[in-house]
Amino acid sequence: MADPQSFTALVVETILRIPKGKVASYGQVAAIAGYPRMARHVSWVLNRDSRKYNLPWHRVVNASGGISLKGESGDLQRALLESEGVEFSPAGKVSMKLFGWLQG
DNA sequence: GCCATGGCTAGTA
DNA sequence: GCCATGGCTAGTA
Repeated sequence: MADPQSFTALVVETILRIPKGKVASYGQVAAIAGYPRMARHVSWVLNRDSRKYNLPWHRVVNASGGISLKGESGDLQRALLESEGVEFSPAGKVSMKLFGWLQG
């Protein structure tokens, strides 16, 4: 990564643009920010800067539409998404087709 | 299920 | 080595 500051700023900006009731994957956020293949690093920006920038951190899920967080944080993420109208399949996944920011 | 990614950060939103 | 991921490739004729 050439510029960590720029990476963080662009990822933060991208996450802030995810509309309420929609989700995006880590990889999509990274790609939109201009850093393809940096999906894993999006998660770090998320947990480090969510409070600072009041990020809608719960709107970022994995590429399969599943919640990657384990335990109570994962339960909270699902609850926050459901409160915005996002629906989960019996397998616990969000349809990226229906709720994905970029498809839809 | 397995392996490539990419930077080095470790909290619980 | 680790990881809140991603893609199904992994070869260099």
